[in-house]
Amino acid sequence: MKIVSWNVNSIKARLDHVKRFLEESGPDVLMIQELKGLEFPSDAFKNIGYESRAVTQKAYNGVAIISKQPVTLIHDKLPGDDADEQARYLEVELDGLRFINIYLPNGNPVDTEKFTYKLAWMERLITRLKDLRSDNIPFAIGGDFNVIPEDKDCHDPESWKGDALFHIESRRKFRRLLNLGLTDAFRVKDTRGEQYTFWDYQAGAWQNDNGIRIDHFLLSPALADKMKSCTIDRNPRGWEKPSDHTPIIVELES
DNA sequence: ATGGTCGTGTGACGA
Repeated sequence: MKIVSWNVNSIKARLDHVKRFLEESGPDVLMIQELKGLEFPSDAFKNIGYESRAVTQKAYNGVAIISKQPVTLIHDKLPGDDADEQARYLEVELDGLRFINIYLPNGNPVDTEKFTYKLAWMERLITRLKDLRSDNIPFAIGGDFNVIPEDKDCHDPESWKGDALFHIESRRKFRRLLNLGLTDAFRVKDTRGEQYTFWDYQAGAWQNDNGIRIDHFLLSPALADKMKSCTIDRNPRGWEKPSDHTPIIVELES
């Protein structure tokens, strides 16, 4: 079973890219983030054999799960704050397994309520995943975590000092997610540094391979045991008019 | 040191 996460930076602008990826790569499950609009083109995916479920809002955020198998909704918002209207969380059951797709808040600038919102959101996520662990529900969570876990996940750690993606408080909370017994799928399969999932549009970041690793899959123990591989597919970042992110792919047994 | 680039929706904001 092949599962993929990809921040597409607008589904309207990237529909052809997403369809091309589905046709060329044929994943069982594709989790996408940053849909950036109310409309979601379910029919376009239906036409090529994929079911989909989306959580959207106007202009910002938005996540969707596109799947060969039927999808059952569990949660379309992260529990813990009924006042939070941002479209950043989608939890489903699919083929008897639990899949969670997140677009974790960016958090910049750090001296604003944006950063406190990010940290509070991460705390709510820890609570949700702790509950799933307590209930012994196997799950895979993928998405744009907006966290650079370690120095070696960026080109120049010094230049990221003070940024919400690299802030010690963001990294501590990411570490607490791992401490629930979760596996950073890419990190355990590839210990090299400087393996990126995002390159800024600006300042020739892609051409200079000046990126960051912020898109992740975390696996509960039962699914970590079933992992065959985890890779980053750099190709879509090189396509014409690309997203600034590229897909991360996990292959599970059976 | 500064500004550089995209996307949304059509002005300013988010990343």
